[in-house]
Amino acid sequence: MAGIAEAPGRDAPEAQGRDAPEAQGVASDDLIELLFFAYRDFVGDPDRILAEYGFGRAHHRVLHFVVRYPGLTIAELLDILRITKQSLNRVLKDLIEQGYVEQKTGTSDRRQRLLFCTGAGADLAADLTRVQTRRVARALADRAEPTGASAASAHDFLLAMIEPDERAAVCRLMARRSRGTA
Amino acid sequence: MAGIAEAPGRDAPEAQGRDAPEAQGVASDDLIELLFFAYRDFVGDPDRILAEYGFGRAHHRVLHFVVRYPGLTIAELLDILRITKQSLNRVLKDLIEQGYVEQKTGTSDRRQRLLFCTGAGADLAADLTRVQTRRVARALADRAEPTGASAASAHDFLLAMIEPDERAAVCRLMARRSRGTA
DNA sequence: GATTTAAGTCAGTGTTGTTGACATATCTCA
DNA sequence: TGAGATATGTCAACAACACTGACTTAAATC
Repeated sequence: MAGIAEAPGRDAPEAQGRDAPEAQGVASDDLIELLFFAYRDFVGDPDRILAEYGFGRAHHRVLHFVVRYPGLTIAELLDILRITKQSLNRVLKDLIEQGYVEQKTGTSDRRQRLLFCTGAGADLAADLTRVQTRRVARALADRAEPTGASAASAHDFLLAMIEPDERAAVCRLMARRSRGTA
Repeated sequence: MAGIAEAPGRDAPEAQGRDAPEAQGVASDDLIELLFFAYRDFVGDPDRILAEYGFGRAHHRVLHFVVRYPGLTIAELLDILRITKQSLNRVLKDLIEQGYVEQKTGTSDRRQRLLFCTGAGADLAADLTRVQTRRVARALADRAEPTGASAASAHDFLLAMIEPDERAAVCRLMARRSRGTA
């Protein structure tokens, strides 16, 4: 039973004969739905912590990217989050005023405001990351394959789900973490 | 290069020596972020179609589940979406008034309102599903493994990401599609 | 010095979520 | 049959988070 009770479809492919859009065991249809449920629970974890601070998901997203990519500019953050300047400013102002994020004037270009987390910001971000990491790690461990293979597989799938034109930008961003802050 | 330009981490595991929280090639950290990007683009597709109808994501979610699980009750839908009755009623009212969804009084329990899509609702839902299915199918095809294996792998990962207590309910729901409407 | 760019700000609006209270119809069970 | 539980619908008020469009300031570029 694939490790999980009542796993549908793949364990009983003959049962979907009615109007199955695909001849495979797992239809893309089902993945759409599972992605909804997975994301629903995935964002649910940090929500509880955020509520204690009077913050919402928008604050979380900003904090997440600032702590992971110190020195991020406003323009970069806008491009990542795909929201308007107005929406970003609203939550960013909260985070700055309450001492979780700080801005420094850019050195090479003094028009830029480089974003950094304070100690408190890093602590909060770590709390939030912890619960999400726990869920992901457990999901990987719950599988039959070795955890490394599961992770690689999930990585490739999620990356491939990103708009092709955007993948390079995402990879470039994520590559920053292996190198310096530049 | 794993089929995708500039894939980070796994192809250069030695580069993450700094403060790597895990010794593996792909960190749970990165999956958190990829899930954000993947979901961002995943919901972006239908948004463009929905805008033409004056609908939003909330309408999409309702339509999706009603077309997939005809005869769904209000209580079931509330449990799936995890929103309040008020939030659901607002969008459901739009969909009913504009002829995309209809209600029928339950037969065994006349208090229940069973939800069904009209022809127009099914057509719209099909349009929305099409763009999302395309993205998922492409993501699966972009991988090195056979598509069936990729799909099974993605299925297991997403299912495992769901809150353990909820998995049985999700599986029970999804199993309806293989059987009758009951 | 003119133009462009990065960022900040204002006013107004829309969607989607929340709470809490209350009404109605129907079912269940004693 | 009557009491209570359940399924749904509805009201008013509110909050989070997104949008648009216009405008300002400071700094870079040419």
